[in-house]
Amino acid sequence: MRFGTTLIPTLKETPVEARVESHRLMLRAGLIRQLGAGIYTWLPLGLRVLRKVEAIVREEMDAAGAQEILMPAVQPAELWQESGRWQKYGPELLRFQDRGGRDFCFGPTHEEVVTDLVRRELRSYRDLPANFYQIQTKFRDEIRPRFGIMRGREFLMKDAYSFDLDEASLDRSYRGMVDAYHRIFGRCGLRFRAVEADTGAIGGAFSHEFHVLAESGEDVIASCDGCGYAANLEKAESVVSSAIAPHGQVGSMRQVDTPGMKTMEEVAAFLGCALTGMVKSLVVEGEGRALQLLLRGDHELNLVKAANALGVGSVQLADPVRAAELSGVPVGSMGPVGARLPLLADRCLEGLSGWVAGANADGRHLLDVVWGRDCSKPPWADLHNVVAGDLCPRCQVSPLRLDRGIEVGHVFKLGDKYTRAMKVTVQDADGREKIPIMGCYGIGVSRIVAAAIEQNHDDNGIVWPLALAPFAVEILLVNPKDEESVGVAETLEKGLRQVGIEVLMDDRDERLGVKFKDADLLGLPFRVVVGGRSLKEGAVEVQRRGQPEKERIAVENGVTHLIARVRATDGVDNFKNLPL
RNA sequence: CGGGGUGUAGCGCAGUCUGGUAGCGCAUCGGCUUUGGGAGCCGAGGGCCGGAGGUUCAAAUCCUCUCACCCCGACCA
Repeated sequence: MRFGTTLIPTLKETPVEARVESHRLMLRAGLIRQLGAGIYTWLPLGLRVLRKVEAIVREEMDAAGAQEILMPAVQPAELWQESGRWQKYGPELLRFQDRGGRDFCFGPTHEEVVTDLVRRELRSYRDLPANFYQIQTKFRDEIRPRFGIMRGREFLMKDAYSFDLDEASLDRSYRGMVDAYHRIFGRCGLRFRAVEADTGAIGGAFSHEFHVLAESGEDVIASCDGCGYAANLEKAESVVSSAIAPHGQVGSMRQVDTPGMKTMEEVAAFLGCALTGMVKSLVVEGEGRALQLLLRGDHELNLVKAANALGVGSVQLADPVRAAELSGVPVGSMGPVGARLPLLADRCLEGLSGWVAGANADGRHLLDVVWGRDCSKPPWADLHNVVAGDLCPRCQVSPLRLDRGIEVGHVFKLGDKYTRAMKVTVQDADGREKIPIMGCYGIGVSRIVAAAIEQNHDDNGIVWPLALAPFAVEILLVNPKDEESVGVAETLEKGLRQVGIEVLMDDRDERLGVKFKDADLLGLPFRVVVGGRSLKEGAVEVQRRGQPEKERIAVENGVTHLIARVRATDGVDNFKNLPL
């Protein structure tokens, strides 16, 4: 392909609105352009990358025995009403009507459609297990789209759905997808980690997320270098850390004035005690219940754990006004002693003695509170987010570390949630009707493009892994008007294309500096400079993007040299990722 | 959804407070020079100032409404 006749609108200046490097570089390198909030056009170069990811996903899904289909993006409301999600899904679901006033949505996911397909077409246990997948545009009306393609509203996703007759078979399907995902992300040249994830409202089942490790990631994942345990922050547990007493000697409980102190930090500073010796109270509400949760002063509440502990779908933190209303005490002075609301305490507090807490009176706190003596023991549960350094819950030896990650894949055992609601049955070997159980498996195809750039760039631009690069080689013509140069470049291009190596030739009549800068920005793995001083000596100049060395190769050896270099670069071994 | 901000040439911005009919840089087009890391000089083209309504002799500028986009927050008492 020729640069001069392709739409590759590179930008010299950095777009101000882009806050993460992948977004900036995708705009600057001319991969995408924004049309609306969270909605983007893929330009020729960006689309090529997207297609590379798709191709890898397709190959590995096919190899894993999944069958590709393509379902409609627009779905009738009836199906969603049948599964109950028309009510539950909320404003993220883009809804609209056709001319006849019938309700539709733009599919954010396809459980309903695929389940409907299966109930119509599959009759027998002989048809199972089955796994259908598609690569398709989805729309989720995100609260706040951001980071370019990373959290867009419209995005390209691979979603797969497996149907099995029993749990053992589902296990095999699930495992097959997990293995396929490791191969997919590995082939994409990504540094990633598979982590245990919370299963949310569906409960009970098994779930893993695949995260690309990157500073700009929106998710936090905890992992243990010792035994390989890894989980996202919502799910991650840790060994209950040993209690830390605030004072050497625990005296009798007493009340002190803490005028105007509202935050844990203020109270700690005022009283001169450590956050780890304090108990904070948070009011949560969920499904009509209100509760006062107790956490150690330095810990953060994990709402997912709280919901799980209460056995409800979700809980919300009450806002300060509501919290004061429910507890009868202004926020900042709440405590467990004499609390009006039922209590639930984080397990970390169990061994704590002589702690500080709000006195349930405005501007007053209690010192040296002791469980059992001053305050009856509440029920205990794991309620806090793990912090770096907490001991691994599995091996109980190594400390956990926290990293940021970009979620690019999610695998999930759904059970019979949809098949039951939508009345799917197949006959088993004994002629009985059975409800199949499902798994679902997503990959953010477009998000992978952004994630790959987050992991692979330098100050000058993108540094594509070969597997995702829009072209393997850029031929940079120093002077497109020089016939000898053009001849050499075209011979090179032809030789490479014959063996399937894709080439972008920068044939623009631009100043050399412009072409060099753009080459760095686009980040194709190999750059070949043809012309100028090297060609005078009968050579072309080959440079690997991201590496400083430039190599002069005799013109006649150019094609074979490059073929060898490209083939030697095949793939990145990322299979060192931890087994499940 | 709450708060803040921005819409003026393809892109980035100034002009708005204090009303008088639009400007700068980059890009584009032409010419000359230059040619191994985003060139220099000369010249040219390009904008119903997001939209609608209003005030005024006169509106990018003031008023009202509206649309779009961006940023921060929406979990720590």
